[in-house]
Amino acid sequence: MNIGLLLFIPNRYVENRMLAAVVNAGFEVTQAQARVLMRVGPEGTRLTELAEAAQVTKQTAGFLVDQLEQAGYLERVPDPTDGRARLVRVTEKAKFAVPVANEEMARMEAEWEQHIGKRRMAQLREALEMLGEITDPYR
Amino acid sequence: MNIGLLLFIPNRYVENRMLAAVVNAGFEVTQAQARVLMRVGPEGTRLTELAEAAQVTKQTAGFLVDQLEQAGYLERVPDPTDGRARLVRVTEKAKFAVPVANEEMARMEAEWEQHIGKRRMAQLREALEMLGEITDPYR
DNA sequence: TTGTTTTAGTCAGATTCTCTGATTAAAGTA
DNA sequence: TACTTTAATCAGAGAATCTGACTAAAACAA
Repeated sequence: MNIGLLLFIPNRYVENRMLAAVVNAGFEVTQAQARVLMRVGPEGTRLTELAEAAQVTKQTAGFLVDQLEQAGYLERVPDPTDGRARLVRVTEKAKFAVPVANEEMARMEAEWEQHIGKRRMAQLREALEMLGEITDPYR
Repeated sequence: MNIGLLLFIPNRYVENRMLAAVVNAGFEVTQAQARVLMRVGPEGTRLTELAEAAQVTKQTAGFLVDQLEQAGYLERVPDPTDGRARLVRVTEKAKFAVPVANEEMARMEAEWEQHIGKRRMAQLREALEMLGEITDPYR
């Protein structure tokens, strides 16, 4: 089985479960919105950065941020260091979603560790982190 | 860094490079089409199976197969074992795309092995295969 | 300083992808 | 045979994404 597919399966699984957890906690977001939302940093992030991190065009990122802003999960504030830019920030309302997502992720990791063992889990993480060095276009 | 993101990054990288390789070889397919196309087995595959493997609804799979059929990359033939079903098969035209994709994947694997080492690569594969047991909804 | 180029973001419009719900026909089952 | 499930499609809608053109601020070069 090719490694692309091997990566795809658990990745899809994680996305599904994290989204389900967040939605279940009462946050009405879609998968695409969630992908943007989870990349907003604690101090706010520029739209362009969000677009790059989520691998979509600025227009798409803007479209999703618009929706999240309307839903009250994000807000745009001027970037004090650059008159052209604006910082996208998570609102109080959405802050509660972050721990929900993190807890679900932690739960999955625990389940995985249970299944494959602590050692393999550490190896997996190490290998993936190193792969990130050559496969992450934005670092 | 959470393991979801760690899985996401190389997965996206693989998808991008495989698609680029195939497109570069003259096959005009989109990412979504490619995801379906790569899951068609050598003896043909039912639409329902394709949908499950690619994690989309039957309608979506059908829509993409329609396009691939129109482009001459896939064909539908009756399933001799089930009057309701039809087998989706890769045409001669598209058969040439398969090795292109496989070679690119092999190239990536070699690059990765180069970067993280043979041992870690084997560990990565082992861990992912085991994770598939609990994260693949269709097995 | 002025003119040029780059960067951040938006607007407009179109295309692509994906879904829900309903339907048809064949297969399996009681 | 009658009922239920399964494979696939039709119809329609919604979500996500793109390309191209544009504005304004910043960075840079002469």
